[in-house]
Amino acid sequence: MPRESSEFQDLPPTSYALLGLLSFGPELTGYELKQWADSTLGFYWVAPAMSQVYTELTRLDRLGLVESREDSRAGRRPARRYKISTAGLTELRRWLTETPIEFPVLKHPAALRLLLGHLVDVDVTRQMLDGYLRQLDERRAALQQVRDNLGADAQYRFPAEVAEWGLAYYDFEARTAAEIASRLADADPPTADHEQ
Amino acid sequence: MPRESSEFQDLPPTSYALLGLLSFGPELTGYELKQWADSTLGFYWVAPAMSQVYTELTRLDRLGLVESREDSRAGRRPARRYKISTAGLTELRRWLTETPIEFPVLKHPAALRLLLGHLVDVDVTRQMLDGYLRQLDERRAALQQVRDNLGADAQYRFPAEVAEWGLAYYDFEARTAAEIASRLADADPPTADHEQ
DNA sequence: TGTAGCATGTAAGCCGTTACATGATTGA
DNA sequence: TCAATCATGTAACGGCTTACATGCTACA
Repeated sequence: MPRESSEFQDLPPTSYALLGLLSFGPELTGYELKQWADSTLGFYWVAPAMSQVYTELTRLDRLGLVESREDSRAGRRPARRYKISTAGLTELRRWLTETPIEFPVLKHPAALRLLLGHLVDVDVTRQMLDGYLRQLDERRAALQQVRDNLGADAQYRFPAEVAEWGLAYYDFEARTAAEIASRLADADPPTADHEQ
Repeated sequence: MPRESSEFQDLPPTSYALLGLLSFGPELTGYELKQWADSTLGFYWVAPAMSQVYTELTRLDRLGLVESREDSRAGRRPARRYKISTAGLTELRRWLTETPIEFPVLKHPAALRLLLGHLVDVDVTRQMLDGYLRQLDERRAALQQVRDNLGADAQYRFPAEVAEWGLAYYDFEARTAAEIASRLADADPPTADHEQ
């Protein structure tokens, strides 16, 4: 069992994701980190449950990748604040430079349901796509908000880059889903059973 | 605890995905189902582990959503073959028509790593994107293969539709990642530390 | 005064993976 | 004959979720 150049080697990607958010600077509480994660990570990674954020922070703390302190300044309610440590930064950089990149994993319910279109009336599939389009709209608006907040500040250049990638992706999805929906309308098959 | 119009209500989506594959007709062994899942589902859902395929099949069988029989015809090695049952078809249709569609979940390592570009030399990020582009190429070729095999047969209209959606998506990703990579080259920041 | 939001956790449990184990058949 | 592939599982475990539990603070 060979050890390679780090003792952390195999934290789950979500740990690196959260650690990565902390690398942007400010000390955060678990609660704040969760907000951040929802509005950023959530779009192209995963929005971890509140409880998991705390679990991760505890682990990162135990490993020395973050530092924490009790923040009980007057006029603020007491909370534990976490900050990335030097070891944490080093480990993040190691991860970024040394570990091979994985291919994205997509769980796409709309695609799965479209695949099974032969089982239901074409209207069911069309409505499903319409529902997806509405959700895309909402998400796009939320992401646009995020992107706007990032502004043109060089500090947030990369997050902005990612946000725009996401916006373009949502646009692509909307275009494609709409096209498919209209193709469904065209080639409406005969009314009889058409399963199997 | 109100029961709604089915006793199956909440199977995990992966169960429906596998059940859905079985809805295309032929009796399959667990092994064959896994092949199918890898080459189809894998692109926009998830490629379940072999062991999970068997676990799912056992569960679906217990619930009566599939039927199985020992296939020991001469000249073939013995295997258990699974076939969707009437109850299974009904439940699939119920799921498709009644349950609300979820928004896709994306785990996109390339986006996550791009987000953290401030931590490493720009070349690390550029190489990461190049690696992603190469993987996209491979995947695209494999998916193209799948799509070609589906042909123009009306029976596989929906799978073909999904496959083309996937191809278009890969093209979009390749275009976008390449653009970002070239933008990175342009705005190469000064050589000094630029973290935090 | 009460509710919404801030803040932090624990417990149980499911989903899904990796590792392990086994054996038959095909074809080079 | 030997390796690859077909074929089927079990065991252990990690990741992550939901449900549960608790309490403080701002503000309407």
